[in-house]
Amino acid sequence: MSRPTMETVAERAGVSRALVSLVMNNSSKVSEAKRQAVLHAAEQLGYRPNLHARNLAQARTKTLGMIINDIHNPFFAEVVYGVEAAADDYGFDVLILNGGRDAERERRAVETHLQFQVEALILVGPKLDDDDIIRASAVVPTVVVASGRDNPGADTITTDEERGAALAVQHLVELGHTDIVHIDGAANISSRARSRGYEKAMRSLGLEPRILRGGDDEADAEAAIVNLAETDSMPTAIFAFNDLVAAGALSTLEAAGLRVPDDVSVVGYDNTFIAEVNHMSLTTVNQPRHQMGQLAIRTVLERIEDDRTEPTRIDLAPTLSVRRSTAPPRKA
Amino acid sequence: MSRPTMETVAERAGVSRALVSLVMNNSSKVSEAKRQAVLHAAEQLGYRPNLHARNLAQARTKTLGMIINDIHNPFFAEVVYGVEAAADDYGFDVLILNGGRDAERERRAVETHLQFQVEALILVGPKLDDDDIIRASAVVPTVVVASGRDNPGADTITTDEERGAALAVQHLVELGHTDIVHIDGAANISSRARSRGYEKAMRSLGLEPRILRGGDDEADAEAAIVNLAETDSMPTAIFAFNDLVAAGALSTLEAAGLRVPDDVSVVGYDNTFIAEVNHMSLTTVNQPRHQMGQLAIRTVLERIEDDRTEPTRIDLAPTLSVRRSTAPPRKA
DNA sequence: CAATTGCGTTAGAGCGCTCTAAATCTTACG
DNA sequence: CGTAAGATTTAGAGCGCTCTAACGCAATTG
Repeated sequence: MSRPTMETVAERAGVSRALVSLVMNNSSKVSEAKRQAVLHAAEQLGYRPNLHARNLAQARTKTLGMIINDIHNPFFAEVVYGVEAAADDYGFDVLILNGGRDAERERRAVETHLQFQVEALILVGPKLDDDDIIRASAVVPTVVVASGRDNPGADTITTDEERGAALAVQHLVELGHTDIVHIDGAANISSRARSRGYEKAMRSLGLEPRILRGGDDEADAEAAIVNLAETDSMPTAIFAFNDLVAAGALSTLEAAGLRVPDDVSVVGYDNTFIAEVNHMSLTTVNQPRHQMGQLAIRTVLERIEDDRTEPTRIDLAPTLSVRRSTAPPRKA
Repeated sequence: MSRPTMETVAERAGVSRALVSLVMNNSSKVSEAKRQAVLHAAEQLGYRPNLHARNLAQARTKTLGMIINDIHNPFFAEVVYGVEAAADDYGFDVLILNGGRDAERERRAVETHLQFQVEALILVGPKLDDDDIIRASAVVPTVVVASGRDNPGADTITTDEERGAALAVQHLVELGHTDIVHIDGAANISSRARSRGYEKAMRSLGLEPRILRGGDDEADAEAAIVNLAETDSMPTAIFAFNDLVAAGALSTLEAAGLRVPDDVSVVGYDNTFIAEVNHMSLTTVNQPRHQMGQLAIRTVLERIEDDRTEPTRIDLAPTLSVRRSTAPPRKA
């Protein structure tokens, strides 16, 4: 009743177990006759190699472990596709574990991956702190994708978020805006870089930055905007920490009787799914997610091959996706 | 340089390998002194059990394989959380593989999972055809989540989609609508059931059904609605195949100068992320995704324990999430 | 024709762990 | 004090596979 093993196949095909192994790894030094016999026997028995046995016998597993901050977030999904495409090219399997927006869960996921003897760890937008990452990368090559900070010991693939924020400001200024408010991401890990980018860009254009404390969801945006409305100093444009905050801005502005983009322009960040939806049509800063995923794999695998030791950091250039939430300011 | 094994730990702690094994599986029949000694040695060495070796030595792997149709789709993410929560309770690990909206990739994913000796397969919204599913479930208990059809050989967890459609119609009728158009899902697997539900509900309320060919994205909705606008027979309410089609309806209606919900009410299906966004605020049919995930695990694990053989089918009741895209029709 | 070469094949050890059965050590009791 | 019962600990086989070294055999060579 239990599954057939190599032994079973060997017997059936009238050859030795070692020969079956050679066939399964399609070695070139097997006669065509025996190869067919083995393949046929395997087929008949419904034989399937046992990966655990193989991984135990071999030094390597040809398996990569990926942990995604939150499987809900479509931003990460695109990275996953990039990772998978590249891993495929190199003949690696990718095991995915969901971090669930929780450092403790991520820590357990790292542990599980390590127990599975993955050859490298890909952390997408991790919640883990530096120590965790250092500890992990001491065991296995680790690459961190889409996390603003520097990750000691690990390779890092990010985009230049200061630059992304600058792109947003630049776009608004080119449209003619001068009164541009930024709703920041509060404690979010990327908040600092984006705010800084906004602030620098504004200053360098001779404009006065105005930063409001926001957060990373719609409710946070609402609070900030209600505040603006009440103090009667509504700007002509808002640059939000991310798309969700921008979405919150959209509905709150509308509720306040203001039209987007006629009265106020809104720019988001991340180019997530919601920005694309026609009814939202958010102008937003785009990160080359697919490419980030690909680069993550290349970087970390190259690290395995060449056993390089010093971590690399790759900063990609963000771009701006212009949609219908931005327009020139209304002539006063 | 290679990782420490049980042997290493045993040596360090001055005990036998078997004892270390007992400690690792926290067996009760180990003296406290030795347990501490082993734990301490393991800690010092940074020992981590090798799951492949364990899985090979044991009959079982305590691992489940899940394949997600498309990791982009937040609809599935919620199912994943349900699955993980339940699997956790039973002490199973869940390995996730991305189907990537492609039957061939899914087939490879099934193969990978089987080679990893997973104890059960959870297919979330699979693209696979009946034969694939039959083949898989012949090897390992399989449960299919969120796929309308019947899956021979496998357990099935779905919602009653006819009922879901009926809920939408009922809601609109209660608001006072009588002219309700349905934009269907064309070839999508769930399209039939939803259309049928719509049609039956309309008929049973003495209303004339009107079904337009749609699809599963925004562009499909646009085509359908442009058509309605041109033939000058705009209904007072639209029930769309899914949220994305509803989103397309929203923007197309708006572009045509119609307001939602004042001129036209819109209902979606699936209660995805976009329906929730304030600026969309779609009334939509909700499927208890988290619960579906949980039930999937329970069902399939129970199947392992009791080695039940006949497949089960569980049909959960959908609910309606009422938001701001529906309202009573304008008084004519 | 014996010796050499090379291809195809195989025996057998070993990967790190679990598990059964047996060995050893304690403890308790007559 | 001897011994049976119970509590701990350990030896050793085995999980399914890969890999090295060696083997058998036919073809080649001097």
